[in-house]
Amino acid sequence: MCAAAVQVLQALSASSLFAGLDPAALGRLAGSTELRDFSGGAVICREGQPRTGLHLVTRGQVKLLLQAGNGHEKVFDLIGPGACFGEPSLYTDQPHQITAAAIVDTQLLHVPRADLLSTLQETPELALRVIKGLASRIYRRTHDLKSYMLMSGTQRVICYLLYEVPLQQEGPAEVAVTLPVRKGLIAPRLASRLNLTQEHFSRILHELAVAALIKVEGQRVHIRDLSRLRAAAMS
Amino acid sequence: MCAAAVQVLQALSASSLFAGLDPAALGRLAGSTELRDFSGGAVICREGQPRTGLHLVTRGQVKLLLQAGNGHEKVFDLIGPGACFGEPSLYTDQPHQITAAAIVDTQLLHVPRADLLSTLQETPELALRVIKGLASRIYRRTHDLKSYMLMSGTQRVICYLLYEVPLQQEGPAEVAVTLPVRKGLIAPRLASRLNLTQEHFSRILHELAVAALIKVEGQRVHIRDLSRLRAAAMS
DNA sequence: ACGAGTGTTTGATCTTGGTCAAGTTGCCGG
DNA sequence: CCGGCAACTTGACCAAGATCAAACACTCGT
Repeated sequence: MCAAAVQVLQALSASSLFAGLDPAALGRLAGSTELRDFSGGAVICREGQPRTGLHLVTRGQVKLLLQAGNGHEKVFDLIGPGACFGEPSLYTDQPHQITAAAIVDTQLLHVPRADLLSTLQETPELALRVIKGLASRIYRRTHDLKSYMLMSGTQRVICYLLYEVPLQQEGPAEVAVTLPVRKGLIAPRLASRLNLTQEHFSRILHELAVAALIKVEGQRVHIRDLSRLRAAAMS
Repeated sequence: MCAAAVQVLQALSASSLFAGLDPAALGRLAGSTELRDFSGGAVICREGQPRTGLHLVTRGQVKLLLQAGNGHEKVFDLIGPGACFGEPSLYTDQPHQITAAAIVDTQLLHVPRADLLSTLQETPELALRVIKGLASRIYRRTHDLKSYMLMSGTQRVICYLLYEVPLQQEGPAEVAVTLPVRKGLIAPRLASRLNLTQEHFSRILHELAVAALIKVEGQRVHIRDLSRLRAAAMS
């Protein structure tokens, strides 16, 4: 077995979708799976193109984006190592619904559709995992839908900050939250994920700081009053 | 076999999810499935409640809604006969994410979760259908996400109307579209589904009528210029 | 036919958030 | 130390859509 095949098999076994699956089935899949590399910024697949197979990220980060007729586009999800994307179009007869692009240098596994579907029929365990994966994807989408349909920008930012805080924390205690990007890169990524412009995002942080709910300090955000912040998330 | 059991079996066979399935499996499912009736306005399940099983609409119409902390709520899907809802929470370990309410007098089938899951493992054909169902659900949600994130209200209304038109229709031919709700109930439901207020929805229809793209006539909407309407959907 | 009640339209006004443009800060290489 | 670039902030303005309120239209029961 050549080095690439070993690498593919290892990568498949490391993913939550395929880990621990029947070795025979896994071996068959690995045979037709190929590794693909994309440099930062490269487009992996585009809306409307026919689907060819499953994409699984092994290294790097991928952004999923939706495009409007007038050229506008929005990032609506970020995919990291171990996760896959674009599966829905594998199981329906429709073409890709989304455009995917590598943010940084990225390595993917590509499992051809036909092989995946046949393995699916022979391996009930895999079918169950696919079902779970799709179901939790729907959870995510529905949650996003909720935040866009009935939360204000300020509420989305607060929810994002609260998401970083241990749930059992209580009272007006101070908590420090470190944003997952360097200060110099916060706005573009985060704002887009929260469906806000950088300017609006900046204003929201300022408002919250003025209301003494948080304090911004470089790439750290200190939550100054957890309970009041929680209260502000509703309203 | 009593009348109710026959009715259940017929209803299961009439749904796209279970139609034509192995009769033995279907019979077993039918044994634990029960019919449930809800009068118009009744709440069927509520966000946060534990999930008990699959709901399949046999008669009537159900709205799915998301609720905010402040009491605001939005309809984000309408479910008619033959379709089911709330499955995602069956396959993950999370409670219901959504609230469902009957719009009119409605009859549902309720298939207990445990029976469904065991049938799923024994019946690969059913697993495949579930996968397809979930995948097309993700398509829907992603499409909704897209329309809220980067389309204007007018564009959403146009897309909705176009969705009702056979795809192969071409040119500036006139087409009549019947809105899918009983007379006198159009605005509240549809507007909410499109994330618009009734007032705004009404204004948009008026605008489109003034532009001679459509003509409104009671619960019917006549599309007067299909190609120009398609063009207006982008911009 | 009449009136009550609900659904729909219209108008005036307000809030949210986007856009554009002009600063400011901070970081880095010479 | 200093210029320059990129990220960030701030302000003025604008557009989309929400809200409130009032007028209008359609059913339906009696």
